[in-house]
Amino acid sequence: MLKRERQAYIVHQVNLHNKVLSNSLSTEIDVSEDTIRRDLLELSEKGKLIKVHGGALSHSFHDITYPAKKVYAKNNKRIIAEKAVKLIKEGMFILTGGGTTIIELARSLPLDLSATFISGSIPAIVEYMHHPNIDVIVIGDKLSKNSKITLGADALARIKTLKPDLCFLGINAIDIEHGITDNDWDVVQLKQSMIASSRKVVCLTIAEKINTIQPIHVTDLSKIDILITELPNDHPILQPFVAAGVTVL
Amino acid sequence: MLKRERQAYIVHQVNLHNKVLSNSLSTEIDVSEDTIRRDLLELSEKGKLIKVHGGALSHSFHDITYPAKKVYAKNNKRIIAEKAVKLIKEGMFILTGGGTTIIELARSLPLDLSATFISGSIPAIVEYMHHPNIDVIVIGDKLSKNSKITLGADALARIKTLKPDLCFLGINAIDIEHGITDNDWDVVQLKQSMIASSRKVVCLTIAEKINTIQPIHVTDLSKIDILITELPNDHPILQPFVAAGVTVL
DNA sequence: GCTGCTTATGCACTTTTTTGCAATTTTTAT
DNA sequence: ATAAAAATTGCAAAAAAGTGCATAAGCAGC
Repeated sequence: MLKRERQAYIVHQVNLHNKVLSNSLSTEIDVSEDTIRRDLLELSEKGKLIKVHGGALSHSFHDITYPAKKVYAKNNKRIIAEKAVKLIKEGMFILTGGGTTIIELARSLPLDLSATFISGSIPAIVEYMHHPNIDVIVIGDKLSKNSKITLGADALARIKTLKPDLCFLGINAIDIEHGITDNDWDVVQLKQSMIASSRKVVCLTIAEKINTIQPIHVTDLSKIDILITELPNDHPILQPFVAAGVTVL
Repeated sequence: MLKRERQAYIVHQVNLHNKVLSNSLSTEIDVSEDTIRRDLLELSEKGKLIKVHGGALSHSFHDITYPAKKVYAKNNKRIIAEKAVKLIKEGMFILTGGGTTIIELARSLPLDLSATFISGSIPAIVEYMHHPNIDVIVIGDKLSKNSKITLGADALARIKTLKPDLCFLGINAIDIEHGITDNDWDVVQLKQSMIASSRKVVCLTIAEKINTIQPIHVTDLSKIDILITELPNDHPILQPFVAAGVTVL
């Protein structure tokens, strides 16, 4: 059995049963436990599973165990959120994606803001729900366990029927040459659809992700109206984006 | 059972019952009490629970900032939930509404159950999301602040396209003469649509609501397959429903 | 074919983790 | 106060992980 084949089998087993044991995999595939361990190490580095003593667990299992995960770069995300909040005016229709930056934005909204928020992100919806004057429109479809947003043809179709004033997008990689890129096919579809529908597109990202590239192209910079990072807008790293016509806050 | 898996189970149990006993966990998982104690120690260091003499308590129990809001007749609802869980078989498509009884049902689902749950209730979706093997389909539409479920034409249209095996409905009033009645026009639309689409309709209610009436008619008893209350099924108050052809659990 | 290179795998060995047990101390309840 | 239950501590055995190395397999270029 080839290495790739073996690793694919392991990932399949993890997704199926949510756990695998090193020693049973070893007898099952008939390789040494060392090899299995090395496979598990590689796969966990790629984020396909969570390696634990004696085997591995699926990612979704890990989420259950530790739902109160600490948010990376939380302070920076709060700075970003506060800049983003200023763009929101009473009565606007606002489309948002998911991700920790968007959640931080949702938490930073003034309690008495009255506006309409549209999203397929369950954590974001839960936050919007707590605001008495915010109307929430839920985008329905199959819920993705990883990203906790609804993904699929239904969601795409619904977004196409909307024309929100503003779209807030948390992004994973942005680059002056390639624009916005990402690593999940379905999420990319959704983001493209959101960008196409919205009057104004606002991208939120921590500076760390600037000038990084992911494998799938989402959109080039021309479709982006505003870019928000935690840095001051005269920071050198941001100047190429200003030159490309993006408003940087 | 892997260590992490065991700890995940303990956290799940704590969140579910608000307390766990070291010795019952020990016999349940079949490891020594020492091991359980060590797990509880680790979990409490991570802030997942509060370790006390003889076991552990859930954090929400002691956390002053987030007092566990008391659900009316919670114990009865748990009894109902546990009867309802028995109806669920692997791989089923299950449509559920909202309400505290349904949430209790969601919390009582076996951790490893694999099935597909369809709902527009945000609190229910959040619960389903925590189960690694449950696929969640979100019904989108405008979110009602009161009931925390999506309501509207879109939701109705989507439900009409489904044919779930089972439908769990928390109900507000049931009466031998008028059947099921309710007090919110939009919710009634939704419930009617859910009933019409499903192969089997299961109604959940605390006994207190039996023989009460609300202003809007949802459906008569003939459409109801199963009625679940916290009472034993030979209780006198339930007999008229048995006579009317409803299976009472 | 062969050679040199990288990659993959298994083995022997050491280290770490996990777990259960016994002895002792602390806490709880009667 | 005294007995029972639970916690702590130290320790040892077993399982798993990590490490270094030798062998084997695959592959480009000659």
